[in-house]
Amino acid sequence: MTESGDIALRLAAWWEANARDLPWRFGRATPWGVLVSEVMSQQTQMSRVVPYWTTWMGRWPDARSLASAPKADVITAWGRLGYPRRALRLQECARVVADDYADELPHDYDALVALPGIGDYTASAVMSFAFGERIAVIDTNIRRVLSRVFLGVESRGGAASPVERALANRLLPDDGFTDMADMVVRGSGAVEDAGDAGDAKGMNNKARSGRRPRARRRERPSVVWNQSVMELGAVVCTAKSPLCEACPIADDCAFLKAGRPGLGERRTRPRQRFQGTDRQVRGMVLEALRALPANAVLARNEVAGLWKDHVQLDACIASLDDDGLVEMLPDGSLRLPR
DNA sequence: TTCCAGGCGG
DNA sequence: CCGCCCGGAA
Repeated sequence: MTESGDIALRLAAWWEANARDLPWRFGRATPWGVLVSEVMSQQTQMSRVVPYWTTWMGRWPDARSLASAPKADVITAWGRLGYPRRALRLQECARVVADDYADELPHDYDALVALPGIGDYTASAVMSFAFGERIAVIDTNIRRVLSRVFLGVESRGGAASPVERALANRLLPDDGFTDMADMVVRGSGAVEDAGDAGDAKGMNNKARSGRRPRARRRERPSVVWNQSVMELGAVVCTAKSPLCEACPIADDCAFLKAGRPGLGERRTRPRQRFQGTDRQVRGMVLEALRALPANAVLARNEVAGLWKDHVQLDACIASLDDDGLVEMLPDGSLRLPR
């Protein structure tokens, strides 16, 4: 047992009772579905992702189907999730998986992190959450929680420091000998029954009609650790106003013991402004294109009416074209790419 | 305003 | 390492 053993047990119990009932959790999604959920969740709240993910997976359940979809459909289906380049990268990722890996997501960190749109976090998350492998997952939530609980300070902005990575790796629980996670048969009814764990209810799932299924995959300790620390950071140990009264490990938290020094300081990576930026203009252009009927084009004069500053507007259209998100026709009209 | 299950190009 | 990429919600 590692130094985090006692904390891990309490977090696991908290996780069982409080985990949000997201549709890609608890063995209900394929590895590809888990990857899609992670890409959609990059810099986007999970609550907003859920309806998009459900529709998306119903339409393109595997990499091969997404790979063969028209780009315009992919961009439109991405809707208002934001950062639409993620949609194109996800489709490129799907092409590689379909073509180079026979439509089966590689069970290998190095192969995953080499895929388009997949960085260290997403590759680690897929290895842990989809494949059940023991690997440290490092995202903004886990960095904040581990830094607070074990170091007593706020996590810094920017990339994860070597100290934070070492901490995450050191704390990651051992998995022991169990092979229970391999007993799951995804997509069928032949799943290991986790018994008493099956009736835990989600916190914010009032809107969801489906209950968590009784049949559950029994996760390895490292996977539960990753999931529970991340969930704690998302729901309890939040950046601005952590709910320490509701925290299952408040008694062990160095940050709380120290009087929560620097809480509310801008420790995370400073965010860009939005009003008036190219991101806003690009968003408006794409929104106008998504609203068109299929295969329709946006006439030049309608494009010009989208934004006063035509210098900025033209630059944004050019950058959207560079990104492959729009196509410019010779007459100056715009459309989504095929 | 700030934050959010980041990734990528310069 | 730094700046950019979207949009909604607290």
